[in-house]
Amino acid sequence: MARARSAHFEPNREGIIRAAAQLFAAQGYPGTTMNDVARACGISKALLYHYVDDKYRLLLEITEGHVTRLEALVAEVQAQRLTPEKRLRKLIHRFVEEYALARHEHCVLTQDVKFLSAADRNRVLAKERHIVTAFAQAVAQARPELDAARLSKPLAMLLFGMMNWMFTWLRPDGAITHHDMAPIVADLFFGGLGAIPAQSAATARQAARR
Amino acid sequence: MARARSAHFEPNREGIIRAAAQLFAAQGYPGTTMNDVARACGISKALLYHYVDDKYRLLLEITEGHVTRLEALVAEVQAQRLTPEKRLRKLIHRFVEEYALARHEHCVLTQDVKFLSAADRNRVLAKERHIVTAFAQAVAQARPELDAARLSKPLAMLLFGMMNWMFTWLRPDGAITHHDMAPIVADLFFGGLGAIPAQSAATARQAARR
DNA sequence: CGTATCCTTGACCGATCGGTCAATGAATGC
DNA sequence: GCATTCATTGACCGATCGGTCAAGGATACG
Repeated sequence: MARARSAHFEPNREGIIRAAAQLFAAQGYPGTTMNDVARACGISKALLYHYVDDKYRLLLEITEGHVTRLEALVAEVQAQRLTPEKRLRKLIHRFVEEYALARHEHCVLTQDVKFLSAADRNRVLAKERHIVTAFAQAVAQARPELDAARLSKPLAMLLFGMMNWMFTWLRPDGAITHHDMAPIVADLFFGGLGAIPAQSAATARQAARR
Repeated sequence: MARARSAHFEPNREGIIRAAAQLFAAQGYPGTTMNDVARACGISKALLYHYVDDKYRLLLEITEGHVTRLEALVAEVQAQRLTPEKRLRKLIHRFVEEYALARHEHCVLTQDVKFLSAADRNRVLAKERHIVTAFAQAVAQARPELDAARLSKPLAMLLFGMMNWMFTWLRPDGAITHHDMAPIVADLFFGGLGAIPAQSAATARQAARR
């Protein structure tokens, strides 16, 4: 047996993945070349391939890594014994925080997941569904009559819309930060929940159909 | 003078642009090849170039056409004399309707505008800002104290988040339609507006800074 | 009827893509 | 100290990209 891997190997590799996430977020997966990634890392393309198998693997690790961290976040909050509203508020706060920390990775997750193979994509989407379900459950517990109207999941998706869209317009160096927005999103959502009639138009149509 | 263009030229051209929008929405602008577009239209690539100048022009016409239609929609609603709340509700309803009608174009607008040249992108983004301002003004008129807190624009962006994100999860053939969701979005938003303290954390920080 | 223009195609072009390879030092383990 | 593996590179490969071109019917105008 001869020499082992450099101690810098793993950190270098992670730096490459982070740089790739930034480029994918800015230019999209197909719009980013491996030369772009190499240049951003200040290394040759051949050396880039010393650290990474191929371009696809970069996409896979970015998306799967990020969604896995989000899933862990959900598990952590769910482990705490909280009222439904407090739990959802904490979920919102934690997600917005995580999004801000990993905004490039999150952008790639929402934008480039379609370029994953069917098998990989299904695995990532299953984790996403798991996350959505956790949010929807919290909604259902806060307003059971809306869950009965089959609205807890659509409402959870509206909440995700507010959170996910935030990072298309919130400037990291702007006057308003993600930290400011988290309670506003939560207040808006909970305040809005109270204004939604349990027998909404959608529910009425669905009931009429049966 | 010899023969004129075929009467089918313009309809064919529009069909190509619509097909391109569908492909760009599904695969992204860089991820779509002109061969893809030609195949989707059932024509050769050479013939495709008979109808359109180049790939970039497709992107430009899709994005600019869609945002221009949205701008016209805003003008139409603003021309009506309505209370702030009714106006915003009508804007929401009309936008969700238009998004559903042009979901591919809307997806391209939100996803591929970054591939426009700086000049073209600025022109499109200026129209987007014009639209956002119209929504923010309606928010400001409905809750002046939130506008004073410089929250009308961020709140309008949260509203856009709900609407824009809808078309990533709403299946066109699903049980719940965009038509069902429009009043839910409006109710949630107006109900939530009442729950937001005018002196929010963001405002407090901004005030303290001065 | 004749001809100029449109409609349509397969073949082709230079550029760039993702990815490989042989070569060269710099380290590491024995 | 010496062989082996790691780290790193420029040069290169086949495939595919956006786009062009010459040519052959089809067709509308004079």
